Amino acid sequence: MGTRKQGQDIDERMQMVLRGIVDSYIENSEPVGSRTLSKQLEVQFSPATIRNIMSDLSEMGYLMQPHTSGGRIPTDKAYRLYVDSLVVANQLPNSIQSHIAELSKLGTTAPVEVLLQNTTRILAGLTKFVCLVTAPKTEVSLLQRIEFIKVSARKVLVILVTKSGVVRNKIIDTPEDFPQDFFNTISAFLNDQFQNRSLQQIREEILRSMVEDKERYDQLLAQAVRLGKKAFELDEREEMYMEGQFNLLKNERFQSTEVVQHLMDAFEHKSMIMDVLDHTVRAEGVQLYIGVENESENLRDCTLVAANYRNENNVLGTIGVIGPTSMNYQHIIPVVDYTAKILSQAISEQAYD
Amino acid sequence: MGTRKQGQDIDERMQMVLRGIVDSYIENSEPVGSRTLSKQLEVQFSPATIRNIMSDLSEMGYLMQPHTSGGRIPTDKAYRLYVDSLVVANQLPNSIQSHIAELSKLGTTAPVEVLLQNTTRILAGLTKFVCLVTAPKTEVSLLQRIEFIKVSARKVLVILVTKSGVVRNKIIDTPEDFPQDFFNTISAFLNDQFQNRSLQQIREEILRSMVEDKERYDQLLAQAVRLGKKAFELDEREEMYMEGQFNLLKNERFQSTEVVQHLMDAFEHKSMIMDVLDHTVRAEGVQLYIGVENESENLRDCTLVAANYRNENNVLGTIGVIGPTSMNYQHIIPVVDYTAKILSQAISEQAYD
DNA sequence: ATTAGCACTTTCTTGAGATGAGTGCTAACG
DNA sequence: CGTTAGCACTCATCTCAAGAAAGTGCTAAT
Repeated sequence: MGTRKQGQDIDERMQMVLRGIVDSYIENSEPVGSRTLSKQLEVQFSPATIRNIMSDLSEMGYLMQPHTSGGRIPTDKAYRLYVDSLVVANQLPNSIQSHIAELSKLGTTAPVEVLLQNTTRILAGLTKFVCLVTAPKTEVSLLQRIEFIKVSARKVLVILVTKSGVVRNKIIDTPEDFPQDFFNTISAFLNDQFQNRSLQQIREEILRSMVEDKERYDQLLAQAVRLGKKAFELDEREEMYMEGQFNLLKNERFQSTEVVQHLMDAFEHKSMIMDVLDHTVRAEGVQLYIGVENESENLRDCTLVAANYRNENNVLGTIGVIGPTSMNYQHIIPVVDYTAKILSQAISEQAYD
Repeated sequence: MGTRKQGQDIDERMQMVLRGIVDSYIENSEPVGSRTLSKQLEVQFSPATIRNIMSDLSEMGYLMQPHTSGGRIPTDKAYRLYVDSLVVANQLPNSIQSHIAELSKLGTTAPVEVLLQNTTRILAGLTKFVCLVTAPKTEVSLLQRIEFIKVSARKVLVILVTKSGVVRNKIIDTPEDFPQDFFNTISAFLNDQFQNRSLQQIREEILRSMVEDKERYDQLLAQAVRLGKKAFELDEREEMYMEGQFNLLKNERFQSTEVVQHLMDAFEHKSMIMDVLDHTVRAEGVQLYIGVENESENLRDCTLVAANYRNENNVLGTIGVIGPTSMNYQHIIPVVDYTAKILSQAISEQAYD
């Protein structure tokens, strides 16, 4: 035998073997050899036969051998095939479903921040991996309300509340020592003008109106626009919640200090992780980035399982789990999927309208 | 040699040796033996003499031997003596001073949250240990402003701004579907009534007024008080910033999985850590909790270096660093001390008044 | 009082088998 | 012709013994 018919297609037997290897490796995180596998598979092949198949699979890039003897382990390519066509996700046990559903109870009374924080915690607890949740992008959120609170002679605290329930605040300098009443007038004006517009839109409109109405005589309006510009200015500080970094250490698969080191480095730069998560915003449902599929070098040894959460109108943010490529996909995928759904639901229910 | 005069007092020679041992262990984290030490000490003793002294120190509980041979290491008691009377803190290098002083620049424009977050980051970066910062207790903070923003038929978002610059928000249910105007009246009333009172005080006053004025006829006032009660209700979610958990892993001293495990467990329960930090609120200056001096079991192998930060009137919160008992005290202590000072300064400057 | 010397511990390192699991190849089998 | 048994070979890991390093306690000499 030997020469495979061009290495393209994988017949049923190969699939069985590959699936067996992945299953076994996911369970034990130990390289699996022909003899062991021969015993585990339900349909019996002799170790020799399996060796041949394995040899073919290696050639096709689905398996690799850490040492020339000592069994083989799946490559990222194998995991990709595995999740795409070798297995279907498990039914989520009721106990877990109801655990996640706890979120709904919070939904109605807690601010979004708390909701997201709890999501992170629950997900980290269930998966025993690192869990990430990005806060709704303020960029695309609609303005619910803006409020100015004077804090000293020339400083005023701006509070932005978005429709998605996020409260942002920052301090801006004012050109003069305005009284609080003045700010009340301004905020009334801005609220009236811009409610239900997205922050991005608002910024654009403000810029436009500044250009158009350069010669505006209404002092108050001019002042309002100027303050508004500062208030709505992009602030980089997008938020993210992270939990369970330490699960990784407890995880046997991550004892190799090297990989952990990489991840640690990654976690120190939240922004980097945010970028990765943002990439998933495009698609529906659960997304997988297996090993090398990750754009970030530091995640090359991990799989990122991500899904978006949303309200009726928009994608708001992303939830994600980072674990070893040899994670239990059949379990993790439905967990992430369901959590995203519940979170979407909870956040929609409390939507400010 | 041999029988020490009652084991109470430590003569100068013993101090030298003990200091040498602690210094050496801090630097190399390896048990130090008589021969090595004999070479390192500036005043020369023979290894044998040092052995005798060491033997006495062991008997007095300042040293212990991990193995019957292989050198000795300091006990927590030794570190305590060391920091109390064997060394004085280093002068803080200018480069580090100015690094910390970066905080002041932020101080005037950033909200407190950002300020604290940066403090945590800087301190973690400088010490390479875990760094903790508690947010000002809302309990004792004075009210700057309260604001209600209606978010749905029977829900209203409460925003509390304290004098110390912390913005808190939560959602409360309203008994009826009040219009926003109504809330504006209420918040005007509450602001007028309670500005510059501490949240704790306010709570008490509200309770009192509810008891006294049970038969109050003014509907509006009654409503205001009722909403006020909900708005000012204690919410447990005290905040804390933590950074540098991963520094510990990189740290050679913490390779022993056991200790790390303990710490990880500790870090998972932020509330526990908060409690520990709160204990330091009593005292001025830098506080040390060395090994067993820590109340929490999980910190038994670590030292907590903590200091308060404050504005002119009150202690606001605590900053802390957790590292191995064999940390470089001469360096860490002034770093924490200086950081607390700078933070106090920065937070006072931006104080809302 | 201090120090040199010595016998004794204990850890760490090193290298030599032995073991075990796995592989590739060849030849036999149905 | 696909499948399997057999065999020689390869590594990783374990164990064990020997030896080096570093340290200790004790005794005797200075």
